[in-house]
Amino acid sequence: MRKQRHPGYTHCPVEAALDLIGGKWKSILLFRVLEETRRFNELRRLMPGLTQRMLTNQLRELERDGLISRKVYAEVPPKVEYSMTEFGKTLEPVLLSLKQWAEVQMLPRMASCETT
Amino acid sequence: MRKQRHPGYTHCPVEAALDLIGGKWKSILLFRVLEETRRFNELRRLMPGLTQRMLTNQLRELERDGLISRKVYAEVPPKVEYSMTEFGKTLEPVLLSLKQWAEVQMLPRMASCETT
DNA sequence: GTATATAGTGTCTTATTTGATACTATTGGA
DNA sequence: TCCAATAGTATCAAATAAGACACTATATAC
Repeated sequence: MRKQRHPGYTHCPVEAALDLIGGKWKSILLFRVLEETRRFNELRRLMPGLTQRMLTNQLRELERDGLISRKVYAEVPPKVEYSMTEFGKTLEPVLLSLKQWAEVQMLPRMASCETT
Repeated sequence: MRKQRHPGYTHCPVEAALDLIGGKWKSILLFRVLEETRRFNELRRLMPGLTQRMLTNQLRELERDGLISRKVYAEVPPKVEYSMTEFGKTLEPVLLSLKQWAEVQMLPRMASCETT
């Protein structure tokens, strides 16, 4: 989530967790990267409504927090791949649990949407 | 979470879920209410750092979204109890999964904190 | 008479997040 | 020669979230 609540101060682990994976886009990004290694523009296409700048920001924060890793290929045109770190992968059960709840409880209340 | 992304527009169920339980305090509030029925000032004491006004706001939103219910007792001094609705209770596995991850992964990175 | 507890509300200000838009470098292809 | 694709930056503006602080009513307790 946004800025840390009490910088340098001890707080509840759940709050700490939300500092990492909260925010409007992070968990959705994490889903996409968890599914498979993704490239920058691939993520952009998967998430219209997310601007380039926000995508960059969020990826940087996830990287900074050790959840995903960024691999740059020295090619032209540029190629950058994002994948889950070992630490990031530990989030899988949490993300799946959220996804499952969303599909059971929210989907029926909505129209249609490709989650895959 | 904050404002809905695409009002009146269909989006991913996970995004829809985050519209309900995202935000800086909501999931933590939900934990507390899930544990047991809580009174307003009880929640305030459990969450220093959360102002009275924010607490009111968040509770109102959770109530509006059908996750918790609010019961007012006609007493003086006032007494208001917050509890999970049936719908809210379906979130339990998600919340527990998050909590467990937080305790395993985040706690060791922090000092100490009573989560109970 | 005064203080205390409860569950708020109102107003104002600040911080943070989000978004729009334009711009960069480089190489391959038509 | 000009366009396209990639993975970004930079700058500015707007929307949202969060927080500070003061203030309310009422009954009971001291």
